[in-house]
Amino acid sequence: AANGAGATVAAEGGGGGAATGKKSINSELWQACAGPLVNLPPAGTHVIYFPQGHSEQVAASMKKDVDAQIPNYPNLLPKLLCHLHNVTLHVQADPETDEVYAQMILQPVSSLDKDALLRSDLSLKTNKPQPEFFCKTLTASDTSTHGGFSVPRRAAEKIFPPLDFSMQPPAQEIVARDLHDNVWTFRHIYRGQPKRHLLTTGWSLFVSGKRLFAGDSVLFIRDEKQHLLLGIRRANRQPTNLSSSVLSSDSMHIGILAAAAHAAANNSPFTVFYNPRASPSEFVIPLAKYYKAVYSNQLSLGMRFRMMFETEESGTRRYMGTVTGVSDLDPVRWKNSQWRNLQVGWDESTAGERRNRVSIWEIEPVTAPFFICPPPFFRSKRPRQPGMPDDESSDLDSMFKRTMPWFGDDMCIKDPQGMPGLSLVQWMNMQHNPSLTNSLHPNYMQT
Amino acid sequence: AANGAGATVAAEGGGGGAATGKKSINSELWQACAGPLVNLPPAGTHVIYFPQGHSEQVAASMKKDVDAQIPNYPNLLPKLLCHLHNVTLHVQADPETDEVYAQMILQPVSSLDKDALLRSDLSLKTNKPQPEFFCKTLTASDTSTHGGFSVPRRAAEKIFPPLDFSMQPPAQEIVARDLHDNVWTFRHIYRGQPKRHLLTTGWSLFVSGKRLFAGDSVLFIRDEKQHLLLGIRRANRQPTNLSSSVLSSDSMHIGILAAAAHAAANNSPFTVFYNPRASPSEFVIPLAKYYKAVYSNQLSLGMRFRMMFETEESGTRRYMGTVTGVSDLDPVRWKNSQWRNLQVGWDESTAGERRNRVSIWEIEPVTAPFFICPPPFFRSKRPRQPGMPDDESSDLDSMFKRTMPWFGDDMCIKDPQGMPGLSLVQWMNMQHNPSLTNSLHPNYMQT
DNA sequence: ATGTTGGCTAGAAGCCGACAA
DNA sequence: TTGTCGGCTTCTAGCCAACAT
Repeated sequence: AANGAGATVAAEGGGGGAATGKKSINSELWQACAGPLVNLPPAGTHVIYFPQGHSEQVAASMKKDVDAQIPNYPNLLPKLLCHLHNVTLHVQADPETDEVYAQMILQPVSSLDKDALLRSDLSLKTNKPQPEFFCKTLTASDTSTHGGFSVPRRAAEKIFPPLDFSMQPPAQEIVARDLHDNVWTFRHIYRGQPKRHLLTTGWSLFVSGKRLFAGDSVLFIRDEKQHLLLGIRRANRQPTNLSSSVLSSDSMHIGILAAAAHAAANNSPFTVFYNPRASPSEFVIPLAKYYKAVYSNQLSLGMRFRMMFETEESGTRRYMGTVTGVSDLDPVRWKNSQWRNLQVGWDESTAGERRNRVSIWEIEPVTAPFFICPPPFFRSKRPRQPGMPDDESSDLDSMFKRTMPWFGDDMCIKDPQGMPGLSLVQWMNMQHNPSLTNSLHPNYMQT
Repeated sequence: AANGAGATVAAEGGGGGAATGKKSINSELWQACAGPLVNLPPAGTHVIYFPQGHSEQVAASMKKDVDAQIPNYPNLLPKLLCHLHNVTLHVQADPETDEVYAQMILQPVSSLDKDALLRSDLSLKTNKPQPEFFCKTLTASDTSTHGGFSVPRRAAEKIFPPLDFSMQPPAQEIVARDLHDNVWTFRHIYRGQPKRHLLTTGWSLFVSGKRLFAGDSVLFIRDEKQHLLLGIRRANRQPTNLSSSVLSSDSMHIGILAAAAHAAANNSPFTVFYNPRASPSEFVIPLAKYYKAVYSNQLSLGMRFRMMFETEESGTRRYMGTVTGVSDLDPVRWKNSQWRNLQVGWDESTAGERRNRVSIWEIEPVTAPFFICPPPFFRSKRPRQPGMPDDESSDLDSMFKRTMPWFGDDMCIKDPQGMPGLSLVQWMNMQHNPSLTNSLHPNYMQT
């Protein structure tokens, strides 16, 4: 299989994140529908792929736990270092769901170059300008056939074109496109006592066309050309996912594992789908994000941390928690996986629905001792021979192992020859000195 | 893994075919929705499973051809002899499709006993009494909001309760259940000039609830308790199958192959779904049907045959054709598979949409030389040793190979010890002497 | 025998401000 | 500020026979 060097897909330095598919999905609208926490790694960068997390997504979308019937894939590591060839954004054609998802083409790689890390690191820093948008959860009145849609005042003033208040009552036509590029038109009127913004004519067509119910959300955004876009986010109803009639749940899980194992064995590309609203967690993690978390967060029982969650109105807020344990989620099948290996408790009593297991890259330590354990990124090592002392194990390595004994040697970098490691100095410079980062930037963008 | 001997699921001698699932799907209604050609093997019998055909079903339901990226599974034979543990009938919960499908639990077996064949053979003979039913393709008027449903005269008289013609106009309430056990009520009236049967009140709820369009079909059947059941059969629209957002097509195909390979290696059970309306062909074939076709049909180029097809109105008719070639559909990945290895031409010029490749068990030879090549069912053979002559190869075997050289030795019976073959006499008796068959019947039903 | 159409009517969809939280 | 409701209007859904094929 081809060794992926010189892929044609370049990293998008700071743009919308991912390339768009044939149908040219609007990436801002896709992102808005996916939610504020979703952050796709850009094409051209390196990522860590967790088959275990992928499996969990399938289990969640089928409302069925992973069964014991799945064979072990002893040659499939719990995490794969991959080059992310391509990312395309999609939306279900079925109006029943209108669910957003992303297709990623991953290729396992056995070696890393310095640029890969830098590129991945830079991709984390892109703080894309959030387009103007609002999101409202629909009420019973909004979805009933009795009337229209009550637009929150601030939302109407921020997003919709200004009304001509000389009219009595002030009204205009609103035109917006959805992810399928369908055009929806609404009558926007400002009336009533007290005055309020309403969408009337056209609204019910949208509600019935998208099959919206009270509790679902609708969102409007205004793109840079002042065009209006609208999307929907359904409430967490039961996973209506009916794919069960095509493939058995067992075959699906086997398919995921076998596809990854085959790709890893041949360094050949494979395709995964990521469903941001259905998946419990992201399972394709930017390389730099992973490394920073694993090598920088000093982990200990009782450690305090914060973690981001999505709010009702599509905002974000942080909850505080404490690490209560570190253990493999599945010690039999996925030994030494870091996938959700932290057991945690939450400060607030309303935390019932929050997960009690998270992965280390999902959390932010509260007292961030960022450089306590410097990252030995590329420990150049030869294949260990049993009984032979590893003459290249460094002080960093041993310190690392004392600190995080649960992190094994099973990282998926198989072929370190000719890959000079980043020095600690370089790493720290990269973190502290944006100018250096920037000066490195043009180098790899040109290659 | 357990060796499946003594499965608890008994063969249903002649009944509705398959056991029903938890939701207790009505098997007559399921069968009517599936179509007249679908004939599920009963649980407890033995079958031949074709992974290649299974793969084709997935490709058809995703409207995507099998890709070249799928790895070879050199240890997976193109056909697996399996014990069919269980068959359950299902229907998509999603009202968007209401598609029927069957779940089968298969367990590869490496040996056969005599009863297995007898049981499978008997299951072929069950000519279930077709319940009274009618099926109509909906017209534009039937599905418009402007009116009701025009019931064909013969259908109304055959299926619906008789009207009281003393009323002016004669009318009654029709109550029918669908596969989800939902109750639908319609006003049935006989009026107009000229008089005709119509379903009025309640009909539009059904059309919009099932999202029916002109071209889709609706069918009514009356079960033995005189209850009315109704089902739908959608026109062959584009496969709206949206499972693509869960698993990539590649992963699905790999999942099928890996699941089958794993099950075959361990003689462990695995689950497949069969979608009668979406699948191009059945890929789980009753053992006896397979054997009869393979060992009894003398195959030659230019051979004339007939084959059953479904008509517009859910009937069957036969088309005539000629065998124009015999070759592997996929010589690389599925060598010596008998899956659709016959290239055929059709007599009628309207045959454009009929498949140009079929499998031998799908056709009936026109001049049936039924016993030209008697079936050497269980050639007891030891594992061949290279260079050693096979001292047990029979005359039947060599004749068989001369007749059908394309049929290799790769049949999936691995472990023939202690399996005395059925003699030719036994086989012929079984075919010609129903009383013997019946006298054998109680024997294995008790075991 | 049955698909489509125009006419008619009953009832739902949908616009409005009142009112309340 | 915004969710729900009663009042009123508009329009579509839906029943009918005529007519066509």
